[in-house]
Amino acid sequence: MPAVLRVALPVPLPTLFDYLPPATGHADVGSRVLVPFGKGKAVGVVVETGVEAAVGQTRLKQVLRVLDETPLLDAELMATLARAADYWLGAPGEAYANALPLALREDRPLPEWREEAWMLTAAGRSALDAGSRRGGSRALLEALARGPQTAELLHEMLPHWRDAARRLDQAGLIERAQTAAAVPNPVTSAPALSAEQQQAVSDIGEALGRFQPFLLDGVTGSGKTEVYLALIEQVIAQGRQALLLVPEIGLAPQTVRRLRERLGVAVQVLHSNLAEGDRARAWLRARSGEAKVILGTRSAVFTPLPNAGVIIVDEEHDGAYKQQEGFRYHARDLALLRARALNVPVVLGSATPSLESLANVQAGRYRALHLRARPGAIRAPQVQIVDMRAQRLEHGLSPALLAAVGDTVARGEQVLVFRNRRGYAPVLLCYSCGWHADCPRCEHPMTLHAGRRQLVCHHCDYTTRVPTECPACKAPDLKPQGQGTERLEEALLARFPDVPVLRIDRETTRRRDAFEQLLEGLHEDRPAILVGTQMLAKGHDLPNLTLVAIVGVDEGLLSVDFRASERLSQLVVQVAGRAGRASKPGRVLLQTHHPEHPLLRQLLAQGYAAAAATLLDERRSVQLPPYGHQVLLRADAHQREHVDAFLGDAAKALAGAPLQLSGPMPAPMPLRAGRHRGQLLIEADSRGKLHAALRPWYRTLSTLPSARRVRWSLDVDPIDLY
DNA sequence: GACTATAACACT
DNA sequence: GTGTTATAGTCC
Repeated sequence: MPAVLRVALPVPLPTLFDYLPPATGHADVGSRVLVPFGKGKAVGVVVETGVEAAVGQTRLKQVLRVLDETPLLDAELMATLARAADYWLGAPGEAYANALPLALREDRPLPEWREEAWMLTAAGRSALDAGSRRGGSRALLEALARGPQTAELLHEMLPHWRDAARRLDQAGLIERAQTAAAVPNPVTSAPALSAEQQQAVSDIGEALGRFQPFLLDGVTGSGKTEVYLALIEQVIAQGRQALLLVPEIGLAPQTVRRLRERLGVAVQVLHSNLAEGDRARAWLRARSGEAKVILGTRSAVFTPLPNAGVIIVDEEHDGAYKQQEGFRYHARDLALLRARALNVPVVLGSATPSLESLANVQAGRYRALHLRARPGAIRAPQVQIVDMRAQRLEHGLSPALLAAVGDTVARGEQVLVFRNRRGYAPVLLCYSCGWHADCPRCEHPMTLHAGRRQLVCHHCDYTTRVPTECPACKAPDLKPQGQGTERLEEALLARFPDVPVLRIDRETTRRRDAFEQLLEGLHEDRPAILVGTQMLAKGHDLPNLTLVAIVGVDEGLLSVDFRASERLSQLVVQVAGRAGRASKPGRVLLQTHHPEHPLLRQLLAQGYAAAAATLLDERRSVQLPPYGHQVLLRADAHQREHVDAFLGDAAKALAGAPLQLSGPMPAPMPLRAGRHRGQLLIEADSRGKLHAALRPWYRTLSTLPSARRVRWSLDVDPIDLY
């Protein structure tokens, strides 16, 4: 039997592929190779070398070319990716594909990742001393006399430096510099840390150099970021790298600015909105060790860290860390795997920690650090419930709420009205016959967007014109039911015509940087009303914001999803945290039809920690996550019979395993975008049991004939059951 | 997932 | 005849 290379290729199959070694060159584990695959070619990553072929010799093909003489992925990343594919029951090839920026998955030489910088040669220095050059050339020689400069800085100093650079380069007077010494110096100094912050920094600091997870539980405004900064400073001082993950890139620009100003080192930003070339360069800078601080979203958890010092996951409770398609990993959990392999501490920060992390603290797996004080604020905002029952509502807004808004803007302060629904109204109803507009592809009510004069399905983006009369009974009695952000904006504008009303949701922030621009339009010292969705729940310091009105979160109290109450609690606390950050006290109104609801009562009276503890007790008593473990098999197809057949086969293939099966059953949304959807939920009291049975099952599923007729996916630790 | 071979159906 | 679409199979 010939020794072969085992290669991971970017296909959604549970297998790796064996190849004969290349005619020339040598491929190591972690190197990329170009291989013949089917009718074409593909770039893969070598996972094993010198192994016995798993398929017959006649099927073996030879590696065409080795793309990396030295491995692109180091041993730690290779090992972590293998573990991740195993844990999330993903195709190994897809795990490796996720780890590499697209530009590095192509048959092309690595892009030049070193920052472009220029320096004087010895000849250049003598030329400068001799004063032999004039004009632009002389100016460039003088600029470089102070040491190497980056292209970026030269551009700022000498707008037309490129012409001079070409001449001087040809004359051998200047050359490309290997390292760019020019790094912005720190401009801001660290503020004095509170006792709590110091304690957190020193506790984590003591753990540098070994694996130790921390949960940094800090209320809004308590200064978690200062703790991160102090920690990163320590790590950089040791010559090591820090990886900071944030849930979404909207939060990144302000954080980058703060990091650069404080640390005086280059910060590499890594997220999926980046141009592919930039992404690849940032990744390569991290791999070289040159990048000391890497800030990024979910996929940045795959950044190579040859000198890792610490990994920080900010807002660790945020669902954006879970990838919801393809390789369904959770970046927070993957950060833990990596920290373990790299022997570094990992810090999970949140004002509203996930129940998973709180359970890990209870079990002694994580160490908890608390920040309870709000240095910048006088006191935590008061939260008050507004009972909506038996009230005359004005577009869904109660008199008490409108009065509070009026008082606040009259004082020259700002208001945030939070509503978790885009559009004008979630339903368009006929008052004559009861008909309402439904999406034909999802059988769900369509949302009225008044400004666009359209009905939009928020599940599949199907769009139609707004009918003028009822399609069923021809009566001209169509009325919008319920309120979205657009309608609230209209109502508030009508009620407070002299105050600027800003709507912030996906519709108004579609354009790049629109969010930032909208907020910049806010005058800090002027009254204003902000109306918006989730997007307003996090980040962004609004010092003159003193009233937060939460409208319509009742859906979260009644939902069948067992995580709805956790998410509701996190949302309420995060939104409430926007109020009164600076010298002015904040006030929060929560408008509800269920003022007696125990979750709301406890959340408001005792805070998030107490509410979370109660929710955890409930989860424990019914063995739901984090105490029980779940895997969800989803399938969808145009024909429902195909879904049923596949899920039936899948359930049969699992018969006899010591697991609890629910289903096959229709998904909570049984039809979406014209496709029928079903699912099979598998639960067990231990992860080991679950994985032991599901690992072989995953491979079986891909061989089922019925699997060909559906789209299917396995979701380990699903965060929603849709 | 990308690609291809094959079958089944509808048309000028 | 020759298009179209659904389905099955392969990928080392």
